[in-house]
Amino acid sequence: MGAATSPSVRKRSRGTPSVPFDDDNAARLALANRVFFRLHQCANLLHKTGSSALEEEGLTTQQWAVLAALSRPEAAGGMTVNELARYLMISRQNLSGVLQRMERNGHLAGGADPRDGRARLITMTPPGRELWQQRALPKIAAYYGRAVEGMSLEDLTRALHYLLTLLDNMTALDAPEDG
Amino acid sequence: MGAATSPSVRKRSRGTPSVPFDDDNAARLALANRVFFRLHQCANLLHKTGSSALEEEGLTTQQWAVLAALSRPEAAGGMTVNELARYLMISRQNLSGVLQRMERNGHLAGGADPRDGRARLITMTPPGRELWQQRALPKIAAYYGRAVEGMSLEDLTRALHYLLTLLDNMTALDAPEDG
DNA sequence: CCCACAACGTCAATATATTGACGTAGACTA
DNA sequence: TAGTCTACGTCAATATATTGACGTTGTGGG
Repeated sequence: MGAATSPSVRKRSRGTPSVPFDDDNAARLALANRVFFRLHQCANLLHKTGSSALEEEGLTTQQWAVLAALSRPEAAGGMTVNELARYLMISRQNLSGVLQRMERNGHLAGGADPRDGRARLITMTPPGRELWQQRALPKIAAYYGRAVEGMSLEDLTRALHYLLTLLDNMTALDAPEDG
Repeated sequence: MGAATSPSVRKRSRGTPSVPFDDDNAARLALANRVFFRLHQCANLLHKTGSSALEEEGLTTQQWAVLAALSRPEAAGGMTVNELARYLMISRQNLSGVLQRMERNGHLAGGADPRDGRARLITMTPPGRELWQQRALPKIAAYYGRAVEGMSLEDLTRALHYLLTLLDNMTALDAPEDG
């Protein structure tokens, strides 16, 4: 990532006037390079400023994502580690550590799943729910408000669409051996 | 992050017909929530698939960002740790570890800066430059090509613009105590 | 009923990321 | 020249992130 200069990729689409394709391809690669460079910086800065915004609550952006997931009506009965990991698109192994820290802090509790002895049902504790609703959510709203300043609803919609496109493409890249 | 439901933010812009502002604000927050959720997933997947694409070379996306930075003509004489950290927008402490691993692998070398005894000048070793130009760059081009499939030049330009806007906003959030 | 097989969660190793602390080195004041 | 102040790089502690390995549990074919 970062400032990769485009390598000398020589491809010729048959019948095309020869020059436009290469120019277009080079421009696409240069732009892709800049997009991914900034994407990476954005994610780092999001984590940094987001965690800083909830510093008093001791919540990182990952932990707030977990609380957000568990606060949904669909998750009223709790979620298993695997369900949470799939929902958040992180590995079970990573989530396992995050959950341990949040249980240690008293925000979460994990009980046995009555329907599956292998699974653990993760739920918010009353203090965790209180923290989320009373203290975290207002700060998150303020944070989001400042973070998307200057962007219209249409801008946000388009940005979301682009991110979903990139996610789709990279998901395909992630599992090439079964296609 | 993730699926935060909008908290009951009640603000009234004076003189306005009362409803439009709240609706608009709620929609913005909901969209911002989804954008940041996907942004985070994108960054994770970028790191995962990018590092996987350069697995044979033993390069992670962060290491390829370092090589990309050092391969620029402007960095012909090498870069100090601090210059690299500012360019990549990561902390010196983090970069220090990355550079140690890359020196251990023989991709980089760090010498004393003749103009400043405190600084270390980081440069690519000949094997590092060889690896970057001959093996990494073609794979990166292929990776970028697949990652931005279905996006036009205009799409990419707009996506880049949105990321820069978010970066600006979050940079402002990062240093609120001196404004 | 038992045995292979897959799924669930965790442990271990490694690579990023952050902030805080600290020793070394240059710069500026007295 | 000495003293302060800042900048540079690294060490330490902690939180994410990944893959690989492994014990436990549920599910299937015999």
